[in-house]
Amino acid sequence: MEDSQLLRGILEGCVLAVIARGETYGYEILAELEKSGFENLLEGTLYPVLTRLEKKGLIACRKAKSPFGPIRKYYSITANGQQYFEEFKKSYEKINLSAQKILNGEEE
Amino acid sequence: MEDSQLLRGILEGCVLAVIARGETYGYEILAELEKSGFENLLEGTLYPVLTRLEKKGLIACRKAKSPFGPIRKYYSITANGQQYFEEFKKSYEKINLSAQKILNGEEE
DNA sequence: CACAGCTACTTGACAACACAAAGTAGCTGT
DNA sequence: ACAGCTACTTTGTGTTGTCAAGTAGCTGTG
Repeated sequence: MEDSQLLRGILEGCVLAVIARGETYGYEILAELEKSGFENLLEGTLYPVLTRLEKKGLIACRKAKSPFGPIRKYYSITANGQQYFEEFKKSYEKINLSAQKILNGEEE
Repeated sequence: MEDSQLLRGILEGCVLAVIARGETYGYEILAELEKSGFENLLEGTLYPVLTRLEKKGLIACRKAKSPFGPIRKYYSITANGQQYFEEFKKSYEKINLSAQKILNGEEE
């Protein structure tokens, strides 16, 4: 990405959001994110995020064959993940509000 | 901050935004940011940002005495800084749009 | 059957940057 | 002189995105 630093912290929540919509796997998540505007997202960026989310118990993994290539790892969100996701959204909205306020130069 | 990673990349732009409103110094920027909702922001976080911005030529520095304590370093935005700030706002808006879209589960 | 091209996940070195904690130093008031 | 405020500095640490390269299964073409 061009704005690698802006992505920080947002990415994890966004990946969780995609998985929350239904069981999916890495390559598909990548395509989903790109479709939503996250351009030039690399595989080397996404996969570690998935590993991290799984380690934290926010998503669960299941392996299954692909009709087109090697084995896929399907991820689904856990109850903990769902809860974490809701909290993440709140945090993001809050910080976004602050940022918006400052960037648009609102004085009180 | 509780959401240190979310702050990444945003902080630099926000600091620049505060300085863009008029010449100011570190301690005051800190207070300004807290007033806008960036809670628990530490000095050890802000000052390196200022050094970085100065090194990039986005802000200029001038030292002046304080009536209350040690010397202050007053910062003002440069032409380059102004331009960078406008670009930053665009980047932020773009990524924010993508994030918002995904977090709120909009399908196409 | 060799080989290109796609799908799909992995790994390791690297750099940016927020945090925590502690330090230095000037000024005011008791 | 000493506490408490203002104001900037420094150093070590951990998280996380980037880049680059690698492994491997499947399909279609010659």
